[in-house]
Amino acid sequence: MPHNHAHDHSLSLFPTDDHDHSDCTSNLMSYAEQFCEKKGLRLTKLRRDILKEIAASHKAIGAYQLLDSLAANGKKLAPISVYRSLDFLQEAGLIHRLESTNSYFACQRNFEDDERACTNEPLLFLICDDCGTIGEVDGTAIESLIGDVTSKAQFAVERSQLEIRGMCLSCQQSETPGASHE
Amino acid sequence: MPHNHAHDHSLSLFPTDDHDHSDCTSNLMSYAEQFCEKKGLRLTKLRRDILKEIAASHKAIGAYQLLDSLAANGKKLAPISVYRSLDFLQEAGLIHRLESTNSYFACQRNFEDDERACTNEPLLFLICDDCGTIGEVDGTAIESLIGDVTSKAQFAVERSQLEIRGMCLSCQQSETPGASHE
DNA sequence: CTGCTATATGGTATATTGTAACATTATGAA
DNA sequence: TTCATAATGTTACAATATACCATATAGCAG
Repeated sequence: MPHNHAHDHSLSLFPTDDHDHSDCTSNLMSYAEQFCEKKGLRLTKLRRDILKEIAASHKAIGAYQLLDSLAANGKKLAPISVYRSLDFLQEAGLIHRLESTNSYFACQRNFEDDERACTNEPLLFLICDDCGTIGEVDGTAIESLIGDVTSKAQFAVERSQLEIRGMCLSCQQSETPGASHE
Repeated sequence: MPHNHAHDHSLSLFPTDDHDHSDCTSNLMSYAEQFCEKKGLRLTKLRRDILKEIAASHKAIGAYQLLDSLAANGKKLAPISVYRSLDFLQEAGLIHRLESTNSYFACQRNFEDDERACTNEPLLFLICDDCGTIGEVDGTAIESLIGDVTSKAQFAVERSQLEIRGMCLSCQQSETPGASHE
């Protein structure tokens, strides 16, 4: 097997600097095609273009940044068009919205098993304040704890999203050592 | 002891419809005075007025709503003045900002023990989509689980806020019964 | 294919949320 | 008092998001 295993499951915790991102993009795009086909949703050219733009990194991008990127590619759009596609993609579970920064990023769940995507499990994001990279983590462990709390309060949960801000490993390593005790 | 115990700790899970809210307001206001005094922070008239307005309920209020309320009370302000006070109050831990709705509400921690307030524990909010009431819950149980996840990812947490949306007990009860199987 | 209907997109204007930059006023310490 | 710092005022504007109505496109019934 000449194929390099080093990157397998590299996204299960946090996207590493050296992962093969073209895999992420193509996985998501092909999953999006299948998923929309299966669900009778229309992955139109506009929606596909916007999804591809978002999937180009593991950072979150704002709606107006997207507008600019697409304009650079020759697509002159009104904000509302972008927002409508963002709504569609978000409802399909293909992207997420970071509420702390009003920006959008590609879903990172493992799409090899179709059924694992787009469920209502609680969302759990690790957001690096330094480089902007986002890691999407399995939230099922948190789910039961949330259930404890909410059932005591007799609160009927609809949706939960946990945005954890901090610094990723690679940004921690590139901080000037010794700067801490200046 | 002629005092009515029924409301004691009534906010430990979720604010009930019948709790004595004047207690909440006065507790928070007097705590704010003490806390700012102790920390050398200036709880100015503007900041106090804004805090009181926010503390008037357990719902979140937007910055421009606040502007209107204060204008109705004769205070004509620029948005920036409100935002500056909101920043101050938030840094002091006296209010929180709901990131999912860009709005602000009063901190509900138990202020009888000064030291418990304004720590860096993870924030955990239950937000009723129906009536807008918010419950602030102890997040320390979640904290350790978050620690498990983030340490595996070698991610250095700075801040986390969990916004759980759904329906509170009292709104569940006032839903039309039988509507579920229509 | 034609025409119908529902969905998607375009175009224009505007609402909502939040900040920049600089002037003025209030507070607290020397 | 005088100075330095913090707080607020004033004006303008940036960034994010939606309302509203017109047009275009896809899928379907006939």
